[in-house]
Amino acid sequence: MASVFPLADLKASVKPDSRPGSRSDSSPASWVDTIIKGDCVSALEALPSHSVDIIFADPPYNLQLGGTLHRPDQSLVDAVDDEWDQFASFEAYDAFTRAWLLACRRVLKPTGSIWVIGSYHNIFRVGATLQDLNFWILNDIIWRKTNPMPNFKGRRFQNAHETMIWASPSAKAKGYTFNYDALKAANDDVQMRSDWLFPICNGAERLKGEDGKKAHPTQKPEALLARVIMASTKPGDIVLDPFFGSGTTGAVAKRLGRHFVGIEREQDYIDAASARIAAVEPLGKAELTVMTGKKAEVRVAFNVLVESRLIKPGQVLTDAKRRYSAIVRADGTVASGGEAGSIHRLGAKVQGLDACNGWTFWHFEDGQSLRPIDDLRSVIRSDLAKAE
Amino acid sequence: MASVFPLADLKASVKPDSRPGSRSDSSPASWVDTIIKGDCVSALEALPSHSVDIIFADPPYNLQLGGTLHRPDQSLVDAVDDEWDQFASFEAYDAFTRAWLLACRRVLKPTGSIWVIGSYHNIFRVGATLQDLNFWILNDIIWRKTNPMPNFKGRRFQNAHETMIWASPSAKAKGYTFNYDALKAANDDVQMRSDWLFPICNGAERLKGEDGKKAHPTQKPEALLARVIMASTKPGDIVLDPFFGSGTTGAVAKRLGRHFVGIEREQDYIDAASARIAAVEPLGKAELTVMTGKKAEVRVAFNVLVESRLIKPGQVLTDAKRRYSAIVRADGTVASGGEAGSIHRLGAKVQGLDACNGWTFWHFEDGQSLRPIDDLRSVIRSDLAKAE
DNA sequence: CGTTAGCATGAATCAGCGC
DNA sequence: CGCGCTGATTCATGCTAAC
Repeated sequence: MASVFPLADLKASVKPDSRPGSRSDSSPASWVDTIIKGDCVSALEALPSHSVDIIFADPPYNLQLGGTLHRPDQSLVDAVDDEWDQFASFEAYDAFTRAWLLACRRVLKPTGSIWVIGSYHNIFRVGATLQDLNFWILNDIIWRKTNPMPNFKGRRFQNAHETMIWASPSAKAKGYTFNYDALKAANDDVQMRSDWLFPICNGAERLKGEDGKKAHPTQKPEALLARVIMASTKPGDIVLDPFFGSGTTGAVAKRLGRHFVGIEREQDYIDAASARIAAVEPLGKAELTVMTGKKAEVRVAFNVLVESRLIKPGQVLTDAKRRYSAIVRADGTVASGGEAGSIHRLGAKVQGLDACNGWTFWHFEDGQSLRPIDDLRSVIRSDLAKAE
Repeated sequence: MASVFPLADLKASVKPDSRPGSRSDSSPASWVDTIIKGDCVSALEALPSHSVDIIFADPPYNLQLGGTLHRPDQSLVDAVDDEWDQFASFEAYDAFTRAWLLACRRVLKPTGSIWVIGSYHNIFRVGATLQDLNFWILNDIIWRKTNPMPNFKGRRFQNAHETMIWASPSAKAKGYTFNYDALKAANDDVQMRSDWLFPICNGAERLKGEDGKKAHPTQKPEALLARVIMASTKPGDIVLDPFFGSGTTGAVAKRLGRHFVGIEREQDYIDAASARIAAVEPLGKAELTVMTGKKAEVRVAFNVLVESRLIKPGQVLTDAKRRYSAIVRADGTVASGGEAGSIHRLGAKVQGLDACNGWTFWHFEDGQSLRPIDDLRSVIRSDLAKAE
């Protein structure tokens, strides 16, 4: 795990027609669970198309900080106070952003999604570029820091958050993973909001060099990555991080039973990340089972209830308040007045609505009480479960 | 107060060499404390250069809404489908943004600053354009909504915030007002953070038409404007709002002893704003010193414990008498037998009850003893206390 | 008059599949 | 790609009507 994969070897090893490791693939490609050493864009271009499930990117923010300014290639911009050069530097940053995002798009599956984190120095340029490239923004997520650095000069508000953008590769790409039900259940049964509260990475979690100094300047907290990965991937998915740094993405992905691919230029970071990831113990299957809702359940159609005699032809169904009633027919349709149709269509029609979920609208008599016909599907489902 | 100032009159009345009403000017110019009817850019161009102290702008968000959206109860969501929010493309939106920002820059004093509010639909384009025009971003501020609209389809995170950008006219313009000490004193003696918590505008504060419908689709809460104005202006300053709408900026500015200038195209909005502002009673000098901020309620969900590794996936929870047990999963749900769900749902299910407080029901091993998982929230809350 | 149940609503880029 | 069908999906708050 976490072996280092030199870019040259990768180029030699990847077969153009090879399908990469996916959810159902038991033998993942050789570049999976490795750190690729090299430039972000070149490394991305060496990976197969549509091969990763999500991308988490923490690109450089180094924009107009202090008196010096670095270009994406790390060369120094000398005259920051020159108006033209400032404009040029934004252009350079935009070109860099465009290049790596384009390379990411090719590597990302159509059913995938991308996360990018940044601060006000760069996130507006990243967001605009994402839109220009026809990525489709799903949410912007605010990481609220419990313990941000104070503003020392007292000339601004304390900069207490960072922004993440979550996007799918296009407006029409709706196949992205979002574990809504698990997130809601984990959040005390209310849906997860777009503002998240986490401490910054400090203490034992923070990687230190031999000199005791922090190994990486912007190491992200594992809790943040854990929520990102739990929200938008399934176990076995491949998570790509094109700015791998200290390897938080890889460490959390491994712990959570996902595959990772990291891209990183600097050998020191690669060494630190490799050792870190090697020490991670993955969780077992039981712990990684993701809670799903009704959408993921086996489909049981209404006629199955009729055929199995849980509902009998001629039986009367009503709504919860007994304002409307309908008669069940042997073919699995229901009729009321002169109208007939599916439980959904008829439910909509009697209420004068465009749509209706017949499963929760229609009820049947059960002794003294009324129960939704949806309750009967669980009977069928438990029989199906025993049959397996 | 709040008289309507037709654009034609304004053009005639403004003397090019006149110095506008400023902090020390006892006879403000005629366009101060008026609503100018007309197009945003044209009206701005008719105002004198360097004449206003701050600008608060709530431009169209360029929402790109597809069809209709229904709530789970089949009622229709009243979306923002107004003509003024429609743009043909990102390019068109960018050109519009550039035009009004350039016009704003000329009108803004070198010692002034500008606020722009938006959502992920437009804020990245606004931020990038601000930077392109050499505005200097001071902070991005997150308005966290206490009561945002839910996500009805369960396909994204609940969109629970909007973003404001606060910028000075150039990197060298350091003369902007920032009432650091007042903000800190109002915030229990810790510096004001970049994430603010406020309810959306509803109830009595929300302007209604004669038909009882909302007068403006996107009226902002006065509390939000109050913090903006208290943070970045002095009494007597002139606050310009180029997208005046229902006039929240003017109402709050008047109440807080500041002057306002509004620009608005639609007569209905001008009428509503004029009446609103006329009814505002300005505060006395004594009240204009300290404002208190609303604090966040401390809610800690179960997944926060899992993400922060206080509770680990795979760990066994039991009730106080060890009659029931459950296993923690990485997604923040718990499982027991074939059942799984939130700590509350599963607690109820194993006991055969309708409801259960999972926080006090489930316990974890702590050395020799069992402790309720609720105890672990205090660890998180001590971090939280620092954050708010 | 007080309490409660029910309903309305807010800047929303909000479904998935089979034919 | 479009159409049609199945059937899944909401949090906080304030106002009104009912009790």
